[in-house]
Amino acid sequence: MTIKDLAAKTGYAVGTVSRALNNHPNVSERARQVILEAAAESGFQLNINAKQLKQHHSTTILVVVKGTGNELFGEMVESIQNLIAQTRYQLVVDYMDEDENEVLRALQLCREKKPLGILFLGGNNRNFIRSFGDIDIPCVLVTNDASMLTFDNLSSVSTDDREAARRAIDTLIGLGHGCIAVIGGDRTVSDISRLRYEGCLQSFAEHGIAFDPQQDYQGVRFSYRDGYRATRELLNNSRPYTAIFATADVLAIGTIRALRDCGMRVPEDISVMGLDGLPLGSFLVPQLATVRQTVSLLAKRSVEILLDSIEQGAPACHETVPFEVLSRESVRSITE
Amino acid sequence: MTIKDLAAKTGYAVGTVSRALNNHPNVSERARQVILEAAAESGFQLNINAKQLKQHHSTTILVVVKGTGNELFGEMVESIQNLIAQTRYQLVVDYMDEDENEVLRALQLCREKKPLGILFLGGNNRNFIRSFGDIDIPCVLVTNDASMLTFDNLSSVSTDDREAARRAIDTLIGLGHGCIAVIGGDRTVSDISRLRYEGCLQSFAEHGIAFDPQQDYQGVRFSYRDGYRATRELLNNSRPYTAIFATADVLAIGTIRALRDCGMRVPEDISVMGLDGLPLGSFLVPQLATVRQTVSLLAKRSVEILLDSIEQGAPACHETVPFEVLSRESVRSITE
DNA sequence: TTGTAGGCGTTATCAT
DNA sequence: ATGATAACGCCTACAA
Repeated sequence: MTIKDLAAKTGYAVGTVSRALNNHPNVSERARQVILEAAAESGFQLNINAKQLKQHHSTTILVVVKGTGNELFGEMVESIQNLIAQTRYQLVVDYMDEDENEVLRALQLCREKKPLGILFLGGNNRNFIRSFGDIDIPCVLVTNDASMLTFDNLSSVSTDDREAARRAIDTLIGLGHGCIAVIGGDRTVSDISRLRYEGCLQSFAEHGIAFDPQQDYQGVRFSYRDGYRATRELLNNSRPYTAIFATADVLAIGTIRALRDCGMRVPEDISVMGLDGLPLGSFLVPQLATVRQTVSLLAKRSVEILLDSIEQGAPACHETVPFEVLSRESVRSITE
Repeated sequence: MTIKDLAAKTGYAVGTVSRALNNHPNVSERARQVILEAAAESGFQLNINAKQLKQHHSTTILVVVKGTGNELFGEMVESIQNLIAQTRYQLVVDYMDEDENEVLRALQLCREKKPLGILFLGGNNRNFIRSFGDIDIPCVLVTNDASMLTFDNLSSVSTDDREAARRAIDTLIGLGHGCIAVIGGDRTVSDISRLRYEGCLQSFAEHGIAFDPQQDYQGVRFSYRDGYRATRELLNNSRPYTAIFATADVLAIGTIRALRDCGMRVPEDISVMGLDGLPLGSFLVPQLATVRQTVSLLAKRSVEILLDSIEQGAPACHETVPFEVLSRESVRSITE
């Protein structure tokens, strides 16, 4: 069933059928009616390959997800899917390992699928600096700030990671904790991890609290297992930590389990705070204290900004989305 | 950059270029060399729309994911992505709500994307019975058994859900539990939920243990929140449950939290067992007892079966993948 | 082994 | 407002 068939069926010419189907002007109301009805009746579906071949572009929006263990991204993809489903675009989601170069991969996919725009979930600036110049369609980097990268087709929507981490440490210090360990990502590789790390340092400095990155920081991958391992490491150096800040909820979950395996109770013996605000956190025992990122807003603004760029040619912009410190059961005050 | 350009550049004709690019016979070694090199050098990328338009099909494999809250599917998609990445196919993942009709959606996507095959993650037989007849490409239903559906292009790879549930209850009974509540999905809507439910009944019957579906079964959606709510419900009817079997790990997590909120300890006051075997489970406190489905195998066999059908025209088949009961901290023996 | 040419289904540019 | 027709980039008979 092609538009040719539809043309034959309705008695109109293919040109008219095409115009009617695409809501173009210069089609009589009557023709439109007849054609649309015939199309509906015969279950006609436009051949997207032919269309795209002719138009030199797709209606695809690409989502590139980096780091598959990250639960947060799962939530985000879901939100994005829902948002895009209400538009005329198609979503293609591509997952890749944390080690891969997301920009190179995107470049490859650009040639293959000619998407209208790209949403990057995770990524690190170094890769962007090196290769993003070759990408010439609107993109949004989600969860990372790209304002210092001055590509005019790269927007970003993120949580203020430095500030979020700073507030987490502030909170712990406010509860009386003076010996705090931090588990995060590899700060030499991931910008997010670097920012969160810096936020921690800033808070420690402001409060005059000692923090020795060498001993008190563990840089790992975001996974339950790595949170677990890192915590066991920390416990080995027998410093009298009263709190651990894990810069991702998945890490924090591994942390709590590791503490338990070492005979320590949370929060009685040691407090644990995460960051992300996964829905799961509020169902854990103890409920996980965390800094919640507003996933829905992150997703919503990202999609809006991307569509604005695609449809209106809106210039790149960089937004920050609010976060919220949730002091839940896994932390306690140790001021007497 | 088209094959025409490549032809001009190398001095060969488009036909030869096309053949060389597609590894067809009847191309001299020299021509192949020259053309492939020129292609690599100029970063040539074949226009997939033109190719597919001509060939009347894509190289796309579609994954239809039903029920976004299901963590298990997240793991599975990741596995599948890795498997497919090593082939010449492209993966397109489509997520949808639990309420939608996955078969109708797939039908729509078939017309749009003309995939070579479909992997369904989740789904219910009723939808298949009603509409699957219109789908004429190889499909694999993953996690559901479709052997009683006799479509010759529909295979399935699943865990034996009835047996898995039966074994879970067997285990609890073996530990001395005689008053057990079950939280599962809506068994009138989901086949998996029905099978698991039946497995429970079977075990109860075999052991001569009373089970009143009216009181002792809660049919809900698979989510933390629903597990939580269902448990509060169960606790209202003040039956002296010593164990709760949640037929999905996410439910079990909600259950444990609800019990805690009602002042009950797990497993001291009540045992909890899940089903799925999410990696998360072993990091919880207490570690979640569960029946582990072998996700990697489920994914691997599904992909293999699908590719066999696509490439060799292998007939539909129905496989079952092993599971494993993991008695972990959230259950305890109450025989004295 | 290589070249030539027709056509896949659509859109867009012309006439009419 | 409508109809005819030329592309879009590729594959594939078929001819050479």
